[in-house]
Amino acid sequence: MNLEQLGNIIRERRNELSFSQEALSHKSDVAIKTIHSIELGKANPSVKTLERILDNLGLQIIIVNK
Amino acid sequence: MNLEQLGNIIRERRNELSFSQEALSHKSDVAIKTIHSIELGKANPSVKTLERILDNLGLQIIIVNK
DNA sequence: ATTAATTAGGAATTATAATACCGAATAACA
DNA sequence: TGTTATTCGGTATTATAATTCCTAATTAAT
Repeated sequence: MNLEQLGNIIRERRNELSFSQEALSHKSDVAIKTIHSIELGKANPSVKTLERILDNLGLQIIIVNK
Repeated sequence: MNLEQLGNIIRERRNELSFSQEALSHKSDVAIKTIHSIELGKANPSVKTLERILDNLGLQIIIVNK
């Protein structure tokens, strides 16, 4: 799970739900610039920020064995 | 998956593997202060920092549906 | 009970995530 | 072709993660 994959997952789900980055920004209370940087794999978000975004996409983080 | 739960998962696995916080700190190249704050649920790590720690515990993050 | 190892936590500093503001590029549509 | 919505990306600022240094508290072992 690298940052690029993470960004792709977020973008794909966002598109499935037909949210704009701005809509997701409002819902999750995260700046649109932050969201688009994460989607491009250029940001390294904190767990809190990531979870605020994932929550609004019906996704969550879990920790599993490798 | 809140920060407290995350800390508990890390601490439990670290103890299973009989690593000290300092040993995990060296392996993952993350300051011991950061590790112990995370274990206590008092830190909000970045994805990169979290993954460096999880890697050395044989754990990984995955994103799933809620 | 003493010593050693480990963990906790405060304060100060450094590195970087997150935001805000701006305009440009791209995509979608009339 | 224009018009609008959406996404991209630079720069500067603010918020906060991460580190370092230090000491105290706790735990483990002898």
